[in-house]
Amino acid sequence: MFDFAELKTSYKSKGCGQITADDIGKSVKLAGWIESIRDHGGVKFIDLVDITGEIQVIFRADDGATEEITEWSTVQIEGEVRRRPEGTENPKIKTGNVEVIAKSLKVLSKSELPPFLPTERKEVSEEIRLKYRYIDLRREKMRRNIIGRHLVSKSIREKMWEEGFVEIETPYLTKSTPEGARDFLVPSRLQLGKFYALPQSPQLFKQILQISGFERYFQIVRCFRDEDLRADRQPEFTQVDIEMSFVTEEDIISLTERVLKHAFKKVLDIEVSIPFPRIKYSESIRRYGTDKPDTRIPIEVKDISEIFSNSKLDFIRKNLERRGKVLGFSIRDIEIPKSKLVNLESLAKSMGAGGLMWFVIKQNKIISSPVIKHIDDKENLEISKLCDGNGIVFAISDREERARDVSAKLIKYIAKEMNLYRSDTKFAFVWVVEFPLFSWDETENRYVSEHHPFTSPKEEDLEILETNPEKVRARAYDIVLNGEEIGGGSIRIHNSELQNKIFRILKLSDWEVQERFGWFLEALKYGAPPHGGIALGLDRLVAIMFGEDNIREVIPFPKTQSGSCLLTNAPSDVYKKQLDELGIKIKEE
RNA sequence: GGGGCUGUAGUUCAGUUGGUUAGAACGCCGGUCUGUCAAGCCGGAGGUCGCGGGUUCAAGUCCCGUCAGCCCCGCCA
Repeated sequence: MFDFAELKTSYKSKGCGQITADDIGKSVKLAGWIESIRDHGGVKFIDLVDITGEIQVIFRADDGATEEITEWSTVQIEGEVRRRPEGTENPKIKTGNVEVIAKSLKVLSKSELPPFLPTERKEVSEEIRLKYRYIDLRREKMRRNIIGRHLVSKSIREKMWEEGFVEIETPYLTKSTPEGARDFLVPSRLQLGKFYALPQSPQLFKQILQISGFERYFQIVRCFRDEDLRADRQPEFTQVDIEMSFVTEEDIISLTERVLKHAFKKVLDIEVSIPFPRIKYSESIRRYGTDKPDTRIPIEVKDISEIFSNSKLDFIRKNLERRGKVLGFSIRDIEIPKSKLVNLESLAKSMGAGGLMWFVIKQNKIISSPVIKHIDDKENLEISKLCDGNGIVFAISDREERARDVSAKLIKYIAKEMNLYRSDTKFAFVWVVEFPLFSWDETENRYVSEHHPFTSPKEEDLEILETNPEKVRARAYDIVLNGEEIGGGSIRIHNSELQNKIFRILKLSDWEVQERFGWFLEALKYGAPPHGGIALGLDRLVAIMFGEDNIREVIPFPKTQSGSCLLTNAPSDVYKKQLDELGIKIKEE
């Protein structure tokens, strides 16, 4: 996968995995880790590994290499390369046709017995892997993921450079922006009581760089959000951050497609076809129940309220009276054991739905369902039609939004569990476009930005901006891969009047706007080019490319769900002196 | 903040209805062995059953609390 340059140093003449038949008869100096020792009394076989691979080293009893060796010690070995005797080749390894006859061995650092072995055949618990991450990172899969990640970054950089983008760094110690996620705060020692914030993204800096005239900016950059963790969310994560001037959506979208195509070709040697399909936000919600559809799954959500319009089921009738919906989805020609269906029902409940109805259908008839007694012949027929008379239909009666949300999650879960993916695409990209600009926030009783407050509304919706804000569509786009959002961006507002108008709709006071964004609004007054950009989530992208469903697997030193680093034990207490210097006192509970 | 799952040897796990001295595999240690590569063969050591409390004649097992890890909701693009 990765061709290392010849790893020659003062300690070694080349890497262990770099020895080939060309070296037969030559003396080599090697240094690495002892992965395994097979002691046959008169002869010892040692697998010596370094980052380039492994090589078998032979020690004979009379060789005088008497120093005691243990597995995973680092050693330096000098010896001669020879072809393996016939019949003893090992086709499983790259260097399996050759071996090194050791002339000398020097232990560089003796290893104690590691808590687990990098060659362990069974998966070790993640807790232990994270505590001894240096051992874990010696495992082949982790090496592949980390080097794979390097290759993704490298291929993206190459393409961005080629496309005329300038790589520019932006500050990590910056200003808190309470809109959106919670900030990580950094206390200022020089100005007691004041705080920097770590950036949630370099959003305003990259826009400022457009006003500065750089026209094409990118950066592979760490971002920070102090929110709860998930399998696909870490408090610090990496974005491929891109911004361009004098562009429309089309420019950003096609650039992103070219970059992703290049990365998949270079790293996985996979041709992804561009342009990617696009779906409007409203259509995605309607058909898939989510704004990040997994188009590998051939299952769609349907509004089947009509079928139940005269239902004998009380909870459905009441729900429909409250203008709720019955949404369903069907899977044709499938059998799921009843116990599994019951599990799915409790899963649906844990996702917030009141319940889940399922109908097992054979030969155009429902043969099993928890509500079968309350289904009349007409309903039976209509429901059976949904899966062409054979399969399973699921239905949720609830508030429309919740029914969609839970349906979408169940579809995703079932598809994964039962491997219901289309076979023609391993990587299914889709653009989701025409997001709403605002959504109504019940708890704050005001509109909030769906993307962020610098997103430009669609020009044709400007006239309803103040009269009908929830109908306004944004010039925003998300890129979704296999049902995961791997990036999103927008065309930005490039004039201060419109920007101010948006802030007013968001019910930010003039004072607040001035205090937080005054500097930015000022910048917009001095010749801002039309501009826009995108940010790609590198961790998620790499995870999907390498088939990992957890981004911790592609991050060398990730945090646990409670935000701890099990390797270093961060976060931790600090000395009182440090707090005093910052003017901070910890509240006693 | 909430729901679910998990925690037993270095590691991965088993442990019956609460009942004798808590088991297995791999790893480790000692021995043996000149062609192995998941080496083989013989022998051996290794346990705060996450932690605290309770119920009981008796707790790995039941109850309460707590800590840690994972998945999810809320939160978060």
